[in-house]
Amino acid sequence: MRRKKPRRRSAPLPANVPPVSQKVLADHLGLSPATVSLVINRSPAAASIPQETKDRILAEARRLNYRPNFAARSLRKQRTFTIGVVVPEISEGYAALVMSGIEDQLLQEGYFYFVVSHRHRPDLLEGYPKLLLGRAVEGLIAVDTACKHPLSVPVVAVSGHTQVRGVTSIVLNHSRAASLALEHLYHLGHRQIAFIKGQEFSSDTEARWNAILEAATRLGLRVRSNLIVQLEGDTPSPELGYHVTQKLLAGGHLFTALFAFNDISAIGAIRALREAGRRVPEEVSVVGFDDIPSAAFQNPGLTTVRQPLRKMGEISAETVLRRIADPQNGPHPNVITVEPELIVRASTASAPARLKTR
Amino acid sequence: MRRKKPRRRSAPLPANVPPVSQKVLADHLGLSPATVSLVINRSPAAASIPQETKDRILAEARRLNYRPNFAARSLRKQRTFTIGVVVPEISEGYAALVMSGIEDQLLQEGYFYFVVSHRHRPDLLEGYPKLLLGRAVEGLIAVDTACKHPLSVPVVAVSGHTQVRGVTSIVLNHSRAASLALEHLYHLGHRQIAFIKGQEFSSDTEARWNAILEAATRLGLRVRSNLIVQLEGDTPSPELGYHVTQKLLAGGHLFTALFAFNDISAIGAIRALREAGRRVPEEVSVVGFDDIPSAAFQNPGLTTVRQPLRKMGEISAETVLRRIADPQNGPHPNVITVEPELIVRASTASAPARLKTR
DNA sequence: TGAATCCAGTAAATCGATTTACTCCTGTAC
DNA sequence: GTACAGGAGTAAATCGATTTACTGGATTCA
Repeated sequence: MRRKKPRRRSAPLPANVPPVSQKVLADHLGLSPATVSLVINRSPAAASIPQETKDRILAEARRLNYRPNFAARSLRKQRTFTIGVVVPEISEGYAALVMSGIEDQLLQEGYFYFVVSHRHRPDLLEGYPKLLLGRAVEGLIAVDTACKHPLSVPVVAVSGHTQVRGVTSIVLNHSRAASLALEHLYHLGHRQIAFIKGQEFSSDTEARWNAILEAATRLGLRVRSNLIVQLEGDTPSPELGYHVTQKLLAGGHLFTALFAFNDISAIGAIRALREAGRRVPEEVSVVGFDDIPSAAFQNPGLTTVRQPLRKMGEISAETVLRRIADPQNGPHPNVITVEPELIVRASTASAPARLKTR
Repeated sequence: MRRKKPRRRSAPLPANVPPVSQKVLADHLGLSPATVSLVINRSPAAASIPQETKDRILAEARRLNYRPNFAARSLRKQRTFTIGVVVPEISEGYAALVMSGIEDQLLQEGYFYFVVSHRHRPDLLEGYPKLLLGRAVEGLIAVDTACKHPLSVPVVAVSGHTQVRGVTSIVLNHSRAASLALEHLYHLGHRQIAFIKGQEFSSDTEARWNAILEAATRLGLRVRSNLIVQLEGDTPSPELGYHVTQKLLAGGHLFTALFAFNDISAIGAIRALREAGRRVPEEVSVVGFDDIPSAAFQNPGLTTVRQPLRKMGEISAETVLRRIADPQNGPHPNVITVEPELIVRASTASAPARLKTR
């Protein structure tokens, strides 16, 4: 076909030109869309195109503000560069921190992500993954969310404990976390320790509790059933911890320390203790879990077991991308463990002298 | 064309069949893709298709687990049902709450959204909106982020104060917010009030400060320049408030109340006051701003001006969808104002008696 | 009886980019 | 003078769904 005469080389257009298709761009250049595509994508097949032509194409693409149509590219390449992220509730500090890590990694690799909050509603738990697959996400990250069914894309669970085939889990070393907290309290002389367990639906609850029981056994600590309460309801507010601590106090059993399921409930617990006239940490020591940003700025500063939430997010994103890049059930581990860290602040202190040994 | 013999009607396939295209589905049914498309989409053009055929199609679609290819549909219809959300930092409580409201509305309408955190980096502030447009988002919501350039899609700014053509802003009634806080303090007898201003880059800073000056004038309160400090840096932690409050205290000027830019900095301020031996609220009253979830569970509970963040998110989503549905510069307001609410807790009290009047 | 209408669908263009298998041309080698 | 290689690029199929304009037959109307 005869080469079309290129249109006159014109001055830069106003910045806000309407998007231009590859075909229009090719017409402007007097070239075919194929050539433009090869050059724009730096395809090896463009090796025989002289640099001068390449430069012409790239310059004109910039001038006309050419943006490849994402849907068309997606359709052709069968890739969307999109990940789905499922969290219980986006406005909770826990999920937000994990997502912050996820975002960093994904954007670096040219991926975007959709977020959905299921709020523990069973219909959404079922439906959202399907909706996301309907959007052709290439992988899924489930944060603190149990996924029951295997899916057709790689899935990474952050703190997901049910072992489903094909799901890689990022989990905290709960055993070490429990040891850190209990040893800390033990060495401060605490023997009567109360516990706030997590909600039934939280995927960390069971693993954490088992780890606590084991750590207690190692230390020779007795875990008294009348010093155990469990969170209920899914409001992401300290109120939950506040209520169960009131229940604990109403039980009338002596305790000098309290190990809460998370910082949020620890904060509520401290308030309940205060209102009941128990000073923290002089009379009762409190240990939280997670180390959310505001833990440091509680009064008193909260002693807590830090989970590297941001890093867990990063690892989950890296992992899902690695699994997408290599879909063979290659050498992908099933579980990746991250280490906790004890952050000692002002909510823990020596057990009151008269109670130091039982 | 002769009707193909439909394949035998087979038993339901295992749940995890690989995705099937419309063409395959049509072949199974002995129909053309066109018919399938019309029926699946409940197009009015399918009026002449008998119900029996429709049912057959729908049943077979379910059985074969047919999922329309999103990219193909997007390409053809030139719609992506996707919104971009730009926030300073996703792990901050402020943004997370707004996004929670956004998510609710968008998912209800069948939209998903991409989130990006620019962390106030100028390159990302420029680049992310373009990246999102490259993904063909149909609209943009900018949270606490100034957008300088008009874009080719509807933009809604939550707390964006620079008026750019085509950007709808959702803003708090700052005048009322300032009045609520200052009147509260005034009626408690406070006359020496210190202020923590927001960071330069925060889009609320200026509007809020002007509102404070006006409210002060209305009340006949003098705003002393040596009782004003300004946040610096963009760590989303109370530390910033802590440091500027130390600076304030070092200045040695008397004040009985402090109005912080947000709850985060108020929390840091309280810690600094405490460490300096100033009791809150007995000696110094502190008022925060935002009413983030943990404000209620500070010790003391934080008196604060509540922004309806979640609702602002909902409104922003509704607004962007409305503007997408009606792209003519129809009757779309430029600014939508929402009302603050004063939440009185335990961080404010009467001014110390000996200082009650100046 | 012929025209008009309805019914039940279908063919084919289209959205915009990607990619493989060509084509045409110009030198060079033999 | 012909074969061959490489250079510079192109035609056309393809990804999967949507949509408009049509088709062939049956029925109804005048």
